[in-house]
Formats: sequence, structure tokens, C-alpha cells
Amino acid sequence: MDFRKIDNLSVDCVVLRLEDNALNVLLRKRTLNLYNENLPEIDDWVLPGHYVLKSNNLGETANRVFKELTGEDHLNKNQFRTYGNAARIKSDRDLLWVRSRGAKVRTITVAYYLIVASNKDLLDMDDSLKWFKLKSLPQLGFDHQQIINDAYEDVKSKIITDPLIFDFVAIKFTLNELQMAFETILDVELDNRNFRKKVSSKSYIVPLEEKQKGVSKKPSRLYMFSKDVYSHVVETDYIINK
Amino acid sequence: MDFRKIDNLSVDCVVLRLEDNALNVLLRKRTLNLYNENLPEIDDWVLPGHYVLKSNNLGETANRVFKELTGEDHLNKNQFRTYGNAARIKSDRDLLWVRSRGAKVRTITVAYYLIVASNKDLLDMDDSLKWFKLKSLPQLGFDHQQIINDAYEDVKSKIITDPLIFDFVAIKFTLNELQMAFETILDVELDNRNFRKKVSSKSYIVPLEEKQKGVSKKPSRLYMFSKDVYSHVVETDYIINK
DNA sequence: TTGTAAAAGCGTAAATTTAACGTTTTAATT
DNA sequence: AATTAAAACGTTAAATTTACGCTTTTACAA
Repeated sequence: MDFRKIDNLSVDCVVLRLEDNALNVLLRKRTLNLYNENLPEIDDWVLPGHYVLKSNNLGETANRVFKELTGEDHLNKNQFRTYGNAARIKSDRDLLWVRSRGAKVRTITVAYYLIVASNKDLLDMDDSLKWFKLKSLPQLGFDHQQIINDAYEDVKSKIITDPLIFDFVAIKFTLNELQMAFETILDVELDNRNFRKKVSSKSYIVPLEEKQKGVSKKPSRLYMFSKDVYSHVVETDYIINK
Repeated sequence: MDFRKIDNLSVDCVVLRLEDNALNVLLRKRTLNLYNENLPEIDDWVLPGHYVLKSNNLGETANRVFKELTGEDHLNKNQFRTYGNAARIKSDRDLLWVRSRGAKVRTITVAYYLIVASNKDLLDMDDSLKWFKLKSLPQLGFDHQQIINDAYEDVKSKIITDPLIFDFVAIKFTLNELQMAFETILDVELDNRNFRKKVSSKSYIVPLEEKQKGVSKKPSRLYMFSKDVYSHVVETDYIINK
């Protein structure tokens, strides 16, 4: 294992999760106070990321970022774009930050998004990490606003054509949870009755003989996504048509 | 302008074009004969590419690759994936090749595809360059077979949702040419009458008062794609449903 | 034990879209 | 003026989508 960094190559992760009926992204606080009136104080947020190690693949690096954030392994990761423009560093804050860490001014960043199921409890999260609603992000460093926008665009298109939605919900989910996930991510309203009909026609969305527990009204039936079934049927009729 | 190379970062281009009712990709011959019986002779093909220069962006690099290939500028380029695994170099030929050029063993390659209109004449092409049908590619170096496969998958999905098809045909095209382009790329058969109906309903596919010339049968009407109109209408009803 | 409220779940019918065809028109060539 | 092959138009049945109304189920409170 070669732990040296490739000093101009990093992987940044857009970690996404549904919470409070909104799409959230995990950010890391970036602080630097040089106690110099003439220099700006850095107090903003960036995407979690890591330099690529000599003996790590790109995907492995994305996994490692997540493991360091949460202590847990994460299987599904989606590479969506690479950022390597010479002019990625725009603000004085960015330049200052990069110099203070002795990093290269031009870094190539391969960006991934990772989706965390909304029922997952992430313990052990560092204080410097915080979830933000995608619709009200704080000031971000570098080109990370752009990266998040691109990630969201990719999610919105993949959620239609790929079985990505199941990463957002619990392993066992209700149809209403599934519908709410679509509605939140795509920012649309769906008719519950038609949604149910469409989902019922999908053999890979498997009804269980199991119901919600601890709800004060009629408990709803639980479903699972069968990856096996999905990968053996050709899917061209997508759940959502918008 | 800083012409030094970033020695672990390259851009490879999958240059695509429709010809003879098939999707073709432009490859560059890779030859190296070390006149040593114990070493393999290299005589295969690779994607055209270039190291990224210190003062070039990634997209600019893709443009430069195309310009060096053809002497012409190319506007639309699509970044679809980045390859940076430590194990990209698998064969002895690859290792030999890399060493013979004094290049780094681990290179990060940002891959783009560029689409050349089928009516475009590319003169001045170097002898080492050749078009190959996607369905019958020669032996390829590195992971370039994988890169081409990934590019094709991306094209097939983008051709449905984005106005990518118009890059493949001439600026002024007939509906049958457009249909053939879809059929060839997606490897499907479409009903001409239904295709016409669908296309006619698209305001951004504009009929001209102009017809084909020099054909021996009824000349067909020419159409143009209006980018302006397209970008001002929300398109969710795609031309192809397969 | 029974009533009630709220969410879960089922059903129907009109409107739209797709799919599968037959038919007519056009313009260059014979 | 006849021929021919591609271009272009039209029709209808099937499938899908959309827009609703209505019933069932369960936990909880009366």
C-alpha cells in the first residue's frame, strides 16, 4: 500500500440524503484565521474530499472519503464529472486556503455523488460536518456550488432512468415514501393513485407481507427493491414521465 | 501561455461519426518495433488524446486534440467519464509503450466524445488516423475499448433526452436522414410515418422552403434544428420512446 | 366495544399517445 | 406521357396516461 498522495488529483463527494422533505448535502466547514486585518477571514463550507493515494483507484478514494466522514462503508457511488480548469480558484479565500496548506494551485477533482438512505443513522460525525438543504446552501469555497449543481442535475436525470431512487429510501419502504422521494428530488407533485398503479406494474418492486409499526393510523405495506429482478428485465417504461 | 504538460493528466477523445449506415470512431495507430524477439511488437490502435497543458482547461484540451487531428475547430464536446485507476495498464504492450515514451505509469484520463456531422469533409487527416465501425473495432491499447463502450452508452442515453442527434446530421437535413441517424445509433427500426408525425410536432425542428438537389427521385424537404427555439421550450416528450 | 379520523388503497372513465398499417403525391427518368 | 421509387399524408385500434371518486383499514379515543 502506497500512502503517498498524487498531489494534483482529488476526489470530492457530494453526499446526498433526504430529510425533512428536502434534499440535503453534507458539507465540511473551512476555517482559517490569519489574524491579519488585510487578509480575509475564511469561514465557509466545502465538499468533503481527499487527495487520491498512489495505490487507490478513484472509486476507492470516494469510498475512503465516506468512511472517514462516517466510519461506515458505502457501496454505491456515482462519478458524474471531473473539474480541472486552471481557473477553478476564483476567490482570494480559495487562494489563501490552498497556499496555507501547501497544496498545488491546480488540482483535478473527480466528483462523485453518494446517496445515504434517509433512515440511516450516521453517528460519529465530526463537528465540522453539517447537512444543508440543497435549496439554502451557505457560501461555498472553490467551484463547489457548481459541482453540487451538476450533481443535482445528474441525479434528476438518473432518477428517471436508473433505479437510483431506492438508494434514498430505507431498504423496506412504503409506496408513499417512494412517492415522496420522487416528489422531493424532482420537485413535482404526483397523483398517489396513478403512482401506485405504475409501481404495482413493476415486478422489481416487491410487496412484502409486512407492515409499518408504531404509526397512529393505518400502517402501510412495506416493499423492497429487487436488484436481481431489475437486472433481468429490460426497463424502458419509467416510473416517472415528467 | 504555459506549454508545459501536466504529466499525469490527459484528455482522450472518442470522435464519432455516422457513415455507411454505421457509427464510426476515429482511431490512431500505435506502432513500436523494438527489434527484440523477446519483446512484443506493438501494432494496435488507441484513441487520439493529449496531455493537458498547464495553461489549458480540460475542454480546451479536447478542442486542441480535435484541431490537431483535423485542422478544424469543434464546438460541441461532451465529457462523460474519467479514468484514473492504478491498473489501467494491463498488457505488456501498454507498459512498453508508456516506458518508451518516458511517460508516467499512472495517468488520469478525462474522456470526451465529439460528434462530427456525416456530411463534413475532413481533409488533411494524418495517415496514422483511421475510421473504424464501432461494431468491428481492431485491437485497442490501454482501457480504450472500455472508454469507447462507455462513450457509446452515454451517447445512446443522451440521444434520447438531449438534442444530440443534430450533431450527427448535416445542418440542413431530411427527415429520413434524421430517422436513419436514430436507427443506426440506437440500433432499432422506426416506422417512418410515425416518426414523421412525432417530428412534425416539434417546433424546434423547422421545415425549410428548400429541397434536396441532385437526387434521382422525389427530392425531400430539408429541415433545420433551431437551438434558439429548443432552449425556450421545455421538452419532456422525447422523439424516441424505445 | 364502538365510533372516528386519517392515511392507505382500490376503481373507473375520458383524454392522449403510440403502434401498425394503407394510400396518395411528387419529381426525375425513361 | 408513362414509369418508378421515394416522400409524404391519413386512419384506426390498442395502450397508456391523467384525473378523478370511493372504499378499506387501523390506532386511538370515547
